[in-house]
Amino acid sequence: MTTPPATGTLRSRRIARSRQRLLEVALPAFAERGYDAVTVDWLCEQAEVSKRSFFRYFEGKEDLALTPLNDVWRTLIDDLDAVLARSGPLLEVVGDALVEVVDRMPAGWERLAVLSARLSGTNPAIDAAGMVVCERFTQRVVDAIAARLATVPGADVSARVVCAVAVASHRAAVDTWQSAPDAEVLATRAELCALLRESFAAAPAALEARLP
Amino acid sequence: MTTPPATGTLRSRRIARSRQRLLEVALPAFAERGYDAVTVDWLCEQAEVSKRSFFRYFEGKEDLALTPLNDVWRTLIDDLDAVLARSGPLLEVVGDALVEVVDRMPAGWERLAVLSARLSGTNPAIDAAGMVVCERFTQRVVDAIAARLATVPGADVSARVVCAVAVASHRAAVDTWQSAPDAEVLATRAELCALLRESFAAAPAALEARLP
DNA sequence: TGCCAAGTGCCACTGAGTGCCAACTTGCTA
DNA sequence: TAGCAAGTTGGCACTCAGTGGCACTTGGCA
Repeated sequence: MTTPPATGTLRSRRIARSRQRLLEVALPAFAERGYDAVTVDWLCEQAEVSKRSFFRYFEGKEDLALTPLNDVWRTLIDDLDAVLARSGPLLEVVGDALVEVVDRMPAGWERLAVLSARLSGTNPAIDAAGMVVCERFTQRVVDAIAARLATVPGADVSARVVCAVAVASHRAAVDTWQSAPDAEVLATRAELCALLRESFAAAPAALEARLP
Repeated sequence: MTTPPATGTLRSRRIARSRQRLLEVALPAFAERGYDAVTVDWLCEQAEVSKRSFFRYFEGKEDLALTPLNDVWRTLIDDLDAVLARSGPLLEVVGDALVEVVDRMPAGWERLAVLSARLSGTNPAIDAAGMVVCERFTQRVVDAIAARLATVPGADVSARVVCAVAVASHRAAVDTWQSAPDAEVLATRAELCALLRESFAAAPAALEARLP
């Protein structure tokens, strides 16, 4: 989670606060001093969390760095059953769902998301970790589609292609969003949603691109 | 390189042989005993290469594991100027080029490529490393297209979408290829090329997929 | 033959990530 | 309200990938 929800038990709120503290320390530090120069040990010291707990809260250092963006895909995965119950073009359904998820992200999400996106563009290893989560999303969609459209031949390949385009459109949108001047303080989620709609709408025609 | 070419200086052939020895030891070992259970130190001992040299020959352990598959994309990157000089639908051009590159892989490539593909499907971290190389390919294509079609608005998004579909089609083809029974001894590159042609041809229609 | 730069081996080091276990919370029960 | 059982945490030592530094070797060349 990007901002701790004020719900759940005392314990789970404590965990959420620790996670949040780590994020607030880490992402600006990565931006200022570079990803590699900031060690997990130092982060734990700053956020007053033991290293052992760090690895209970996050899958790893890259996961921490990408938490704001990954949370979008993880939320989408959680909502998948409801999303795939809709009807219409699959790409459009996924695009709409993605916009809705971004819209529902907690307040203050933008600031860290921009830092996260910049980091991802800079460091291939982080980028790769982000793709792992997208791949997990794809896998879920493929499984769900294969189960629901078992009779349609090639349904799983369709799902795979649609997800690839969805992920690419998302990346393009985030990339444009994050590269605006002063995005770290000015970027709004409404802008991102507009960019997402735009790149999803443009995708089908984009596939037809020709070399002269 | 998957098989050492018998060209170049004495020294470069020695390097190629060391790389090849590492691959021949590593991929079967990964398949038999699991990726994590096989350490770089052990591999170096077996292949009689110092650890320092290991990291001179490969970008890392994951790179080693994916060398056969990554070599395809790396070759494609090297050929990019010639490939993008062709005309026609971009997706088709990339698909054809991919098939040609696979066709040109050195003898014996199939055996290790199958092991590599299986590993990639099993271990998300390896999968991610593979996507880094594909992403590098995408970036090159985007740059080249942006330079050549500077006047066309949205040309870079087009390139990105096409590359995403190309990568997804490639993955789908390799996945099917590798999952055939006894693929590690029976799979041929002709089969893979046929599967590649098939999934590239099916991609445009796949994007139109609808939920009922 | 002898020089030189590229390539190599060795060793110590850093930093991510994990296994283990004792100490502590927390929520529940008597 | 005391106490208990289950789950959580922190500290520590450990493994392993990957790197920096430096002396040494070796192929290529004059």
